[in-house]
Amino acid sequence: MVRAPCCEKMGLKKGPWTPEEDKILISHIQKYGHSNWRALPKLAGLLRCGKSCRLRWINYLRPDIKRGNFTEEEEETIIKLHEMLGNRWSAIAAKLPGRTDNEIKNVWHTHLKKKLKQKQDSKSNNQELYVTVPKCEEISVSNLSESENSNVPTLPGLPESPGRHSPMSPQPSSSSDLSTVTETSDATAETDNIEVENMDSSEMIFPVINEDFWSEADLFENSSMELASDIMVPSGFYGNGPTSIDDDMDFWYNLFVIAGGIEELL
DNA sequence: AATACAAGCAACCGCGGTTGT
DNA sequence: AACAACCGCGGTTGCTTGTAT
Repeated sequence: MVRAPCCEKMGLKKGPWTPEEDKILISHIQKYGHSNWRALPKLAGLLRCGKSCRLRWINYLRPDIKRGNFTEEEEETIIKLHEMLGNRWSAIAAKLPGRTDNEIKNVWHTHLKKKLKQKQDSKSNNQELYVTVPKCEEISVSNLSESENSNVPTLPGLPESPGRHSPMSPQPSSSSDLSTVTETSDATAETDNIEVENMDSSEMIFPVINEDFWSEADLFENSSMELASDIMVPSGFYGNGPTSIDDDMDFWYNLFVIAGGIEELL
């Protein structure tokens, strides 16, 4: 893999952005969009590398960015999602409209980690610490964010999973792309958010997640389910997944009906 | 008031994945 | 199939601001 180092060319500016640079970047993106980050700074007349422009836009200049302190609900959501997803900040950000992965990462490292530790410490002082392994169940592919989707096996009769968002063929629900956030992610993220928020926190006891969690096909290889049997989440997390064989059949049937409809539309 | 330290945050860096040729 | 170009992600750095001494 050949890698073009960022800002390899001499003369490209680094460090904090000035208000003037921000203005230029905003007006250029408003006029022409950001289909090609690499070419954007040249076209806009900025002495920055494309990567720097992209970061600035995504983390700071995007109009849908929600500034200010995180609410209790948001913090709780982050903690819960982090238990589930680990350091997959973009996946977590996808569930929090208006928040960026960078912001969430910073909040996590600065105070949520401490907050969680304090909680755990006070818990372990009161009672013996143990982890309840929940009943796992299959999850709706449609309930997964795009980044989660990248791990989802292709279903028979359905279009292949797009994997990461490709610039050449934009896909919805990217955590940090304005063009998709404004069109689709708000609605879906909000829905997902509600699901998380509405959960009874007393039920949110998750297994300890380690590196193997994301490649644990063998862990569940005895599962009787054939579809998506390697995608497992703790019971109740996404809310909509099938909970029995019958539910499962109905669920997948409905999914295929929906998928068929979409295919027809296309 | 001056200094040291800690916390918060924006930005950078390097890697892996995807797409196009 | 191999390579090049590009994007997005997560880890890390370093500057700024706030607080304690």
